[in-house]
Amino acid sequence: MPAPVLKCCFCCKQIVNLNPVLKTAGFKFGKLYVHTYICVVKLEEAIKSVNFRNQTHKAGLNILYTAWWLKTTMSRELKNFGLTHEQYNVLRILKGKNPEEMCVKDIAGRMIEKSSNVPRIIDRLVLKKLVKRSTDLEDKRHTLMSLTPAGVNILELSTAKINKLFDELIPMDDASASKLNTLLEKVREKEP
Amino acid sequence: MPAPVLKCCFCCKQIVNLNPVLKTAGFKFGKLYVHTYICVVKLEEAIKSVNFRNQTHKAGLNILYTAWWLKTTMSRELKNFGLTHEQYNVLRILKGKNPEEMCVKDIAGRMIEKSSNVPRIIDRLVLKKLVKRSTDLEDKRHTLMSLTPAGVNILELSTAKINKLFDELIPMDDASASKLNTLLEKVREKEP
DNA sequence: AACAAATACATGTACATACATGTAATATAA
DNA sequence: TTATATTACATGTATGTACATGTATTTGTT
Repeated sequence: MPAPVLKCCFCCKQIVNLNPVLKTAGFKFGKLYVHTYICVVKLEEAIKSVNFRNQTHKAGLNILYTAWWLKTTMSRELKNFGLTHEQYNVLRILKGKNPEEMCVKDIAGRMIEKSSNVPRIIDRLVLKKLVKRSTDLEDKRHTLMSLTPAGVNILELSTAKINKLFDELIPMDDASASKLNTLLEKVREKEP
Repeated sequence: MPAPVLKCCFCCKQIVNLNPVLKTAGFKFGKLYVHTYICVVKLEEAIKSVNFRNQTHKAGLNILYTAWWLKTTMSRELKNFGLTHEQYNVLRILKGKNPEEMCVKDIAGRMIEKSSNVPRIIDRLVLKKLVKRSTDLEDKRHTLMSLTPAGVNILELSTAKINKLFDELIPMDDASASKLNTLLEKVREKEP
């Protein structure tokens, strides 16, 4: 019998056994030993810390942790489509104008992470034939991108999955979500 | 006169002029032309999108964007100390047990981003002589880390700055921050 | 028209993430 | 005790972030 695979089936793969970060319980799945995990909901358990200076300080860490959690959850789903989170974002942005073409700057301005290196993300999408790239003849500095039919197709399939995931995963009514949005915008109220 | 540096002084460096993502206004600073920026507070402006399926969907994107904004803001401050965000995190975690030593797994379990590659972050801190590394003689699989005096010093200085930044930046009372924490934990309530 | 300035983006580097795999050390079981 | 399982971590690869710089193209000025 091969050595059992002792790996957390989703996150925290480096922390495999009996680590208090996780409430773990293993089970066998065919020839695999799969780690079930329950990622912890309370921030204090998640990062093993209770020493926050105040609730605002805790909120900062909570935002960072929740973003990581969300990104990881989505990435796991996107992996089934051979897409990374950022590649999916670019496809989604292109879809917004489809079948119109968009230049790098337009795409960059719509990215969530503003320091993304859009040309290189496009490189990978072009390799997978999900995006096609051409030069603008009106202004040759512009590189114009648009979705291929394969790109449209994979985006539709993956978006359906992601939306389903979101709806099932986050048990939140519109009023609470609205409140959350207001509070997050309050965090960003003062600009540095 | 040299070509003016047309660069956003903080974020969105790729989007320099008249981009609606930013409400820009330039000014001269010595020989530099510096871009002042006002990063947009409303998510709709920040990512130029209004088509959210519902408030929960918007909240997901809002969390991701706010986390990016927060990380970028902190990183800018940490750059003055020659530290990255992740290197700072590791120092902070080591400080929690100082002068006790910690192994890789202990540190990893306390990281906000659970998939961080702790040994390599440590590599860089050791190079800067902020952390020292040794092998546990009781269990030679363990690598033990602790802060050097220089590490303690730089952590104190940078933490003072980061705390000050936090307090001045985020205009939020304890009650609102508490509400925010509750809502973020509600987002993570169901585990995938 | 000719030159300078500005723009758009490609590309290079250091660091980080996400994940797979290799290796030495320890724990457990036959 | 010896073989096997398990752990801890180092290391390799692909991708992404953050930022600096190079280059072709366009715009603005004289």
